[in-house]
Amino acid sequence: VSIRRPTIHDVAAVSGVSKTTVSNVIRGAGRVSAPTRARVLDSARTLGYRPNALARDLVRRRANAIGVIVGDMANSFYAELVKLVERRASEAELATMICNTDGHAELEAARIETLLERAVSGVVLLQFSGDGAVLDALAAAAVPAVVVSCWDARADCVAVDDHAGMALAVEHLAALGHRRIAFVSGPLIEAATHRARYAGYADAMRARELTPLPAGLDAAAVPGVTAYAAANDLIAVRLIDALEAAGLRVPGDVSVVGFDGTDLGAHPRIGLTTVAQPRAALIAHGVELLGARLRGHDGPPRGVRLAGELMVRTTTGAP
Amino acid sequence: VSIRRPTIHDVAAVSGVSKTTVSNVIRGAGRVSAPTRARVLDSARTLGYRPNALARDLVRRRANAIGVIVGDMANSFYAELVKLVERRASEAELATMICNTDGHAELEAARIETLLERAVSGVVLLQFSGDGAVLDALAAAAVPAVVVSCWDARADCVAVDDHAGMALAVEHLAALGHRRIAFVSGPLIEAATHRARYAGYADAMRARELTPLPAGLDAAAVPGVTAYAAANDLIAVRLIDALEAAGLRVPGDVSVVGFDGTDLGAHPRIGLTTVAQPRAALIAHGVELLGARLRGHDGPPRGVRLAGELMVRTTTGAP
DNA sequence: GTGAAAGCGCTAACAG
DNA sequence: CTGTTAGCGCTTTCAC
Repeated sequence: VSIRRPTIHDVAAVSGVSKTTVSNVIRGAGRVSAPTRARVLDSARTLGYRPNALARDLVRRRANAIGVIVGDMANSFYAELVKLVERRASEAELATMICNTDGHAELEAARIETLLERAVSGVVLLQFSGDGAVLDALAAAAVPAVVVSCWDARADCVAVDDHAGMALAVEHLAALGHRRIAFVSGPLIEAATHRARYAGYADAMRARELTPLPAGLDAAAVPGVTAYAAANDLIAVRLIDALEAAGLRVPGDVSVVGFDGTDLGAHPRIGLTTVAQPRAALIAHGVELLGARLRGHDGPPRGVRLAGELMVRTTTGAP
Repeated sequence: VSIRRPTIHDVAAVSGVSKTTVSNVIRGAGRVSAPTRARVLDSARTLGYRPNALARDLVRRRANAIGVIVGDMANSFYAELVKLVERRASEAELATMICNTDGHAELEAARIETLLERAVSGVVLLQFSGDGAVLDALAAAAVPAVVVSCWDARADCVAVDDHAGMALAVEHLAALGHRRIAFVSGPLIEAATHRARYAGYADAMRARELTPLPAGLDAAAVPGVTAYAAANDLIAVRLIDALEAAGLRVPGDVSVVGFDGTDLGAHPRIGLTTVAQPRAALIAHGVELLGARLRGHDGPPRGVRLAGELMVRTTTGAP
C-alpha cells in the first residue's frame, strides 16, 4: 500500500540501471540487451509499476487519445458509429474521449476547445454544425479532424451521398404511385445534411414532374399527403407513431421511408423502408483519413462519398 | 501560425508578471488585483493562449477525466446511460473516456488498466464482469469507482432491484393466467445480473406454486411455454422476432415481457411490456456516489437499490 | 548498449 | 498581492 505509485525511477533503482534504459525497455525502443531487459521487466512487475501516460503525453505534447463529437448518442445510428470508432481507436492504443452536443453548435465549439486543451491527437466529428471557426481552431492547433456522416468540403470527410440517397427514396415512392410526397426533418439534423437531403428530395420530385413541398419540421401529418420521406429513421419512426396515433395506417393510408438504416427501423414489427448508410464503411474510411493525417500526410481536404442503399421493407406501399 | 503554442510563460512575459500570477488568474485562484488580472487576460487573449491540460494533470497527478466502461453501446439502454454520465461529467469539467467491452471480462480488465495509466479521477462501470481484481486495482490506485445498473456489494453501486423487478414480471404473467413461464437470458448479461433476475423469476414462480424452468440462453421458442420473461428488452425484442418468424403471434399465442424499459420496446409498433429501470435516477445516484469519493469521502462501499416499474403494454395477454 | 542532462508546461508551497 | 523555487514522471538528444 504505497502512498506514491512507483515510477520509472524506482524501477531503475531496483534493477540497477538508468531511467533511460527502463524507458527504453518499457517502450520497446532503442537497443537493450536481453538480460538487462529481463531484469528491468522483472523489477517493474514486482514493484507493480504502471507507466504514467500523463507524463509521457506531456513530453510528447500530444495525448494518446482522440476526441469524438456526437450529436445524440441516444440515436442508435450514432451510438453504433461511436462504438465502431472506439474499437478502432483502442486497437491503435488510443483512448476515446466522447462529447455529446445534443446538436448545439455552441456546445460543439466548447467541447472542441476542451479537446484541444487536452491535446488530443485527432478528432472525429460525427456531428458538425458547419462552423468554420471550429475547423480553423483545429487546423491552428494542427490537430487532424475528419467529419463523418455529414458532408463538408472544407475538411477530410466521409459521408453518404445524401442527394442521391434521398432521390432513391422519392423514386421508390413515386414508382409506387405516390404524387403528394412530403419531406420531414427535425432539429437534430445538421443544416448541411438537411439541405442536401431536401435538395435530393426536391430534385427527384421535379424530375418526376411532381411539386416538392416545403420541408416539414415536425413529425405530424400533412393534409393531402400520401407519402413521407423522412430525414432520418428516428424521425420516420416518430412520424409513424404520430400517424398511427391519428388513426392513419402505415402503409395502408400513408407510406413512410426513413434514412440511416438503424436497428430500430429494422425490427420486423416496424419494418421501416429506408435508405441505409454503410456504417462500417463510413467509419473505416473516416479512421483511414484520420490515420493518414496522424502519419503526417499533408494536402488538401479529401472527401469520400459512399452510396446509400434503399431497403424496401413494410412501411411503403401503393397509395 | 506559430510553430509552438503559447504557454503560461509567454503570457507572463507579455504582461510583465510572473508565471505564478498568470497561473493564478487562469485558474481563478489566489488573490490577484483587478488591473493585473485584466492585463493578463488581455495578453492571453491576444496571444491565443490555451491552457495545457496535460501539464496541469501531470502536476496534479490526476487527469481531469473519468472513465466509463460499457458492455454494448449499441444497446440503447446503455447508450442512454453513457449520454447521461457524459452530461454530468462535462458539467463538472471532466472529460469522459469511453470503453466498450462487448461483454468480455478480459477486455474490461485491460481497459481499466489503460484508464489507470491515464490516471482518470474516477470510473463508472456500466458493465461489470464481477472480477474482484478489477476492483482491487482501482482501490490500489485510489481511483474511486461506482458500478451502475449491475449489483455488486464490494463497490459503491446503484442498481435496480433485479430480484423484485423480475418477480413483478412473473406475477404479471401469472396473474394473466400463465403457468408455463420461461426465463430467457443472453450472453451480454453480466453473471451477477443473470443470477439475480433468474432468482427473482424462480422465487416468484415457486411463490405461485409454479415450476421454474432452467434459464434459456437463446431467443428461441420453448415447447409448451406460453410466456417468456426476458433478461432484458433487447433479448425480449429478438425473441418476439423469432417467435413471430416461427408463426406464433404475440401476445395471441405467447406473451413476452422484457426488462430495462428501452425506447426500442416503447415504440407503439412493438409495445413491449417490460420492467423499466429509472435510468436518470440510476445515473444521478451513481454520479453522486462517485462525487462523494472524489470529494474525499471515505468509508465502506455504499449501495443504492432502486425499484423497477412494471410497464404493461401490448406483448402480454391471457394464454 | 547504457547513462547524464535537459526539459515538456504547469502547480504549489513558501517567501517577500 | 506577487515572485522564486522546486518539482510532477517521462522522453530525448548526445556522450561514453
